[in-house]
Amino acid sequence: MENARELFQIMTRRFGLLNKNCCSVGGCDISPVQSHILYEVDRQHHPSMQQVADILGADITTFSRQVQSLVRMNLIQKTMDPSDRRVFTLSLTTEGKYVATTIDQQMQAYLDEVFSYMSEEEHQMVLKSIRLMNEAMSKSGNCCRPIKG
Amino acid sequence: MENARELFQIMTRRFGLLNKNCCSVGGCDISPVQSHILYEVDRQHHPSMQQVADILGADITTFSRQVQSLVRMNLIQKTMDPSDRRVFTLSLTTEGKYVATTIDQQMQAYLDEVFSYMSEEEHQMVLKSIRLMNEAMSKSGNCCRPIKG
DNA sequence: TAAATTATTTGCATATTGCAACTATTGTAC
DNA sequence: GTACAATAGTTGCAATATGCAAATAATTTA
Repeated sequence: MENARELFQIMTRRFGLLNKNCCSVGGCDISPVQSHILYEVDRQHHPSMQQVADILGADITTFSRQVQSLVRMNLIQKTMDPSDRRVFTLSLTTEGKYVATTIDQQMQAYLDEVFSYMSEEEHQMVLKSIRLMNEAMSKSGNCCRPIKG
Repeated sequence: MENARELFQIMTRRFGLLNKNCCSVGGCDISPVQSHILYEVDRQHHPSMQQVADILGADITTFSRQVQSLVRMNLIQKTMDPSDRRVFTLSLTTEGKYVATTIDQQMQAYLDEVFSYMSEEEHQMVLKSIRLMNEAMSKSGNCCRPIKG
């Protein structure tokens, strides 16, 4: 494990696998893409489709269809914005909120287990480092663009 | 940005976008999946299909087809293992090696830019932290197994 | 030698993707 | 106000990607 790219490649792959295996809640399976959408809709305050698609770096047409399936699964609601009727605002249904929360808890539990293999100081250092990385990446114009912290 | 899951979610998403936008080398576009395969074949010493598929957490049938397309693109070679003729051993062609190296350099350059937004001590702390995380994740049995579930 | 196991490939049905073209609404120029 | 550009979102469509079940082929085990 030498260079930075190697370290990040391995870590993000592992986290990706975690995301992939993690998420079946009460019978229904959630794909990583869907999980990211639920996560981001939960985080934002009634974001528009376009906003979430941009944040996730997804093509709006693909995103539109993903949202359609989440609506069919009764996890997400689309509400027309009265002040601009082109815009649809996204929010979680009660069931969607439950699913998002459950996924979050599972992920958190997994991460807690990982942290159990290090000291408390190391744990804090890791969190601080990731915070630093997120800040730095958000400053970078060259890469990692379509995102905010 | 509160909890660990949030931090990791954002960071891995950013890194994923980086991976996604990064990689067209000399005309041919490399998908993130293909990039991961090239990366891993480069790292290992003549791994078998099964080995790489396991490491990447990919279904062997999907993986088999991905490899087929990389062979068609002349980036990867499949060699039958004479000691066990069921096994195919993977290696990069000269062109594949070039592509993998170029991607690696691009990613490294992006990361260097990101690191330029922090002090040298912070930079070192981040690398140390990721190293720690990778170690801890590899110890965890519950999650992040480079094996599918 | 027969049966079980392992590595890899194909069939098939489904899901995901992105570009181009479309509708509907809003903003701007004159 | 009308004409025209810009924006938000949806479909058509064709290319890919996915994963399960089943097949093939080689190896190991009983």
